Amino acid sequence: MSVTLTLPDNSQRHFDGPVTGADLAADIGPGLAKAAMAVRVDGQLRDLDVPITTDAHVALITARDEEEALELIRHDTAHVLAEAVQELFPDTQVTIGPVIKDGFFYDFARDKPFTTEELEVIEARMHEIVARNEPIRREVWDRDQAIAHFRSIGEKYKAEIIEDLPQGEDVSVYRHGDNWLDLCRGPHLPSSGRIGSAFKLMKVAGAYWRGDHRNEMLTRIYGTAWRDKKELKAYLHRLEEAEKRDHRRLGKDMQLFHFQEEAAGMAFWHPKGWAVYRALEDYIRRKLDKAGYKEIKTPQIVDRSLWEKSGHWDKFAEHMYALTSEDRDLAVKPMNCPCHVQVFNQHLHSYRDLPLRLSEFGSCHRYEPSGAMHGLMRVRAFTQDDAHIFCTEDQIRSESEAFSALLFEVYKDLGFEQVRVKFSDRPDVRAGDDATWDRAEAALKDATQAMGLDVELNPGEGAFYGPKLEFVLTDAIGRDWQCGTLQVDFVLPERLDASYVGEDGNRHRPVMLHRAIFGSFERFIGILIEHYAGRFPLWLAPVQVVVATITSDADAYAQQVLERLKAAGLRAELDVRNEKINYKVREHSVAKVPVLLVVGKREAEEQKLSVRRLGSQDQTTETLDDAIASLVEQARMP
RNA sequence: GCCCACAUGGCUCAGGGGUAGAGCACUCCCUUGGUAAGGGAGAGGUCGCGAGUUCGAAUCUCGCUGUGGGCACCA
Repeated sequence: MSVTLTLPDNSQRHFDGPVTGADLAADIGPGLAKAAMAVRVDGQLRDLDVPITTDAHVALITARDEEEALELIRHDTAHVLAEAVQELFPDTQVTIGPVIKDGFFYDFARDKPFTTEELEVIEARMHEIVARNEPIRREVWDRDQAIAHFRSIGEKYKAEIIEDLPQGEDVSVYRHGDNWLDLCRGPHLPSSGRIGSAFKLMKVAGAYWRGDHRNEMLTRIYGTAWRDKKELKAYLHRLEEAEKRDHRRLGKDMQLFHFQEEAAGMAFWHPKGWAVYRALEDYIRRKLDKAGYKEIKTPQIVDRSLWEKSGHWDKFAEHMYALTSEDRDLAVKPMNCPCHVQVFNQHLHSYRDLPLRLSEFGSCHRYEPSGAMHGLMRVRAFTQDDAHIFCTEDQIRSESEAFSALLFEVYKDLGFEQVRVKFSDRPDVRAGDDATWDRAEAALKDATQAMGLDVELNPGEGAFYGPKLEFVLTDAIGRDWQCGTLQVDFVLPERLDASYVGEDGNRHRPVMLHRAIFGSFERFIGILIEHYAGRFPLWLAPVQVVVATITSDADAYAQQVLERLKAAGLRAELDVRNEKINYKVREHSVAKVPVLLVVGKREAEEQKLSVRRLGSQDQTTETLDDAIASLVEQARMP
């Protein structure tokens, strides 16, 4: 029986019998034999030592195949980590160890979690195992035999994993050297030496077995692994850079906001941070006004009965701030929708009123679990750029389109060009009949298609009350943030008895569209800080202009310039300190002030300004009037 | 909420059983300097909170709170 293998360049090689990826590589050349990591056979990645028995399209994987190579290296490094751990701590059970973005992790079951010192010891042992260059071989075992084996050596988690596999299915295990083995689907590198030394254990963490908080907690070790030291170094450098733009760091440095333990999870906004907040609020308010929204404001505290009617108390009571006053049970609002329905219900609406778009910068409080909080990104007090569109079913499509258009415009204005849209359709547990779901999903889908949006399907992830679109933006360093949302809801209008009079003179239920563009101001500002690394565009910058003097002879003129800037509506500050101009330039540059106006004797005499922009070495000299006029123009919100 | 780590002047951090140290920032003095740190002096902390061990605790132990990294959660 001969085997013909077709290579990526369409050349063919003939063999008399079954051949392994390793044979093939050796046949092509010694360089490739050394470099080959795995082989792709008809699209499937396989071990190098697995015989190929039929004609196939094959490709040998080497370090040049970035994606596959990293996958293989990280996967094998995870196994070597497990091997090292079990050599050093034989009482430890292994569980799972998948590849993740930038690295891998492995979860272990052990009485005591690993310490940082142990991590170092483990890493050292991993390097030894790599140096041993143990062969890694695949073995195929009978399922029940595998269960019995892992049970007998006290690996109950592995046994449990195999038990979940279908009856009669063989399982593969990989043997490192002579003794150590681990259950795994593979494929793997031919030997442990092929991993190289560009890996590093990063941190220990707890993680629930099978991701379920009712299960026991395992110890997870996170690691990173790369093709070479240079890549590893670049990755570690990337982490440092990301840390520099951390909004908590910059929020402190730039005096934007702070947190303190008397109000955990609730931001104290400082003048500079609040200036950013206000600029953003002014901006979005104008956009919403233009898009036909009507802004309202509803109470912070509402009787519990409303939350019971809306269904929120049932589901989220634990996460609501409840209080009692004069024998009434109240709750601080965790969301605005029920209140918006109350506003809607104050009038008997005609179909002619629809769509009615009610917006609110709604201040909400939710008791988030202590471990969930994270700077501005996850807080207990936040303000949503919330709105609810009351409309007919027929209007879902056009309203969705209009909303998406608005959202893209806003994201673009804020410097986010790359936005993904996820479409979440009906979940298993849901309210409403299938015909209504059909119509709602179709309307949403139509709207996205009409706009030519690329939509990722998120099957079964819709809210129980209706399908939704989620808008995910990508920031300057490639991280994804889900911010915008558009949710179709035909349940809440029912529960809170919203209705309108239709053309036919009868009462009908409106559909409610829940929608937000930022999500929450707090979180969105956090994202903006990190996206811009604190260097806000002029219209958002907390301090837009600093007037800095070279000599005290220019103080009076500088004061006059400041007044002019403020009168023109710019956020400006004055620096007349007894310091050298070098010092002032440095300080305001570090503080990320976009425009520095330097004034010395010359400028004062000629009524001019020396304009220096952040990030630029040179400066221009302009007349006072010109400079202010052009700054006002540049600082205009989009 | 769960696991691990951390908590020292405004900020960044060092120290560590015998009652605290640096740099930057701050105040004052000298310097009036033309585009990324001029010089000098000074002030500033009951070492997160509470208990325990000890002759003595900021330091060791326990509890609490908060923060960080994960997990779980996220209307």
